[in-house]
Amino acid sequence: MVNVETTTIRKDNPMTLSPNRPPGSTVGRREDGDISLGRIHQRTTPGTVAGVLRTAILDGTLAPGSQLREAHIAADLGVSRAPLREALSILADEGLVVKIAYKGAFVAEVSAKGMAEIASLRKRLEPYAIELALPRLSGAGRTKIVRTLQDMARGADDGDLTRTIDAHMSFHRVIYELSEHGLLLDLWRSWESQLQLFLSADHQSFPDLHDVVAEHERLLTIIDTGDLEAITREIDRHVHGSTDAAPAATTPVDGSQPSNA
Amino acid sequence: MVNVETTTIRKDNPMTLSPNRPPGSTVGRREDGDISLGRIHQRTTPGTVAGVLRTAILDGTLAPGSQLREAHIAADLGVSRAPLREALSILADEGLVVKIAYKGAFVAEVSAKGMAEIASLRKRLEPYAIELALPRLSGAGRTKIVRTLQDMARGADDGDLTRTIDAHMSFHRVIYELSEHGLLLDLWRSWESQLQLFLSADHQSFPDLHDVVAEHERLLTIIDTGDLEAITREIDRHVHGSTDAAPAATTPVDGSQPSNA
DNA sequence: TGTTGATCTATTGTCGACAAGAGGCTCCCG
DNA sequence: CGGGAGCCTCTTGTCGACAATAGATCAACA
Repeated sequence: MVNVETTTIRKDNPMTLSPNRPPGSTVGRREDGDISLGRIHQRTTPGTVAGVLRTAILDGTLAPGSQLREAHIAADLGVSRAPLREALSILADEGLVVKIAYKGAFVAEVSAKGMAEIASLRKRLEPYAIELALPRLSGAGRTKIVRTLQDMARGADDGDLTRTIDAHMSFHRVIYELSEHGLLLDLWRSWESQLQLFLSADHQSFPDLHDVVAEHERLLTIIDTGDLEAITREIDRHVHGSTDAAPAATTPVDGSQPSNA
Repeated sequence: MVNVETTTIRKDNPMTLSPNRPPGSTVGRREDGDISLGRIHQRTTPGTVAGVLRTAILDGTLAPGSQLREAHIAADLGVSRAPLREALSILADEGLVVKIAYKGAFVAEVSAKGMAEIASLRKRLEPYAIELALPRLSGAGRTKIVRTLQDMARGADDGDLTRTIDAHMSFHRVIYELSEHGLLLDLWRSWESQLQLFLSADHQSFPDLHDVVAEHERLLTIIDTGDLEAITREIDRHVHGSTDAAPAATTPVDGSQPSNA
């Protein structure tokens, strides 16, 4: 069985969880004179732990299906099981981890069925997100999107799969953000990690990363027309291609094809 | 004293709650009358606790906006804070509770905006759910739906608001279940508690509970035609009426889980 | 008198230890 | 040689205690 023992998560992990400082310590309350206008995001231990584990899962350090043993991981990270458990719950919400009562937490295995389900909902919701975002697709909003395209292109140039995928995710995320629809954005967030995991595992289906860039430039062009029907058609095509193109993923179970219209 | 209910939860002590659905795992399924050897429901303490709190929130015992103090509630229920915290997380997932780091957990306050967001997504997804469910709307599936209508009618006859709302929720849930689309059903579940809370608080907008019954009978009739366009139109009307009819309910509690990226 | 600063308390976050469930293994028995 | 009961161990679930934080209270001071 896959053992987490072999993971690279340890206390010597650079910028995470410095053991020198008591966990849960606040960011800056005392001599934090430079109160910038930016939102201060409170650093919680479970959040940090979840971040470390998320990275480990997405980069393949923690293989799909492997059990995440609380005591072991907690010891590795230098925290107790309480915050670790909460971190696992966070990841479970994101679909990266599956918790089974009295059995444990396991790294999720992306299934073709699961991806198809996500795709089927995206086909119906992403056009709506775009529609809501349309009024904000100029100015600052556009800058954000274009930047993700640039990132994507640079990643493709370097043959950097991770960067390309990150930018890919950012492209879509920005659209959901610009929709200013809280629930929609939440939904995207709940899918993003799984999509990322899936795409990473499925990289061979992208012989040329530049195709990804071209695909999204095309999508943006169509979005710019504001033609909702065309947008819906394109999203349909886009989403279909980016997920259904998948060969057998990881999970063997479930051969039933998701009913797609 | 928040005194949820001075019931004690213990394993050696069969708890006195049942009116609510079995909480907890993502595979919640409760059959009635089904003889098939359904999966055994592992009763977890957090799930049980969540059930008690859910009931208390939905029936108004715990007022929106009130803080849920862990020590007090844990003592009241006879459990320690660990399982209680997990229960709060469950409820947070359902949108009934809002957790703020270092501040605590608060009963969610349903906002008109939040309801409108749910409605906007339902308008786009529920027709899809119905479409997927269509092939299963005869036989056992139909029986289930009709049963919820009967329940609704009985509740209306008795002027029993709670029962009517429960049946109302069941009507829609059955449709999502029959769609056999896991993600869709999960989405409905994540909305159901909030909708229920909203409807309960907004009961005055239902001068005659029989209207609710009539509304759903009409919806079922249109579903039976299988005319997707008509169904979409009807859902649009139905959802719109059942949520937007709301006056400004309460103020929203702005809060999102601080999560590390 | 308004403001700043320290103190104090209620509440959440974290910890280490213990209890209980689950699964594997051995050893007995047919 | 096969089957099953009972241990044995690993892992998760739960607990009570302690640490740290946020917010309120109140005093000192310009």
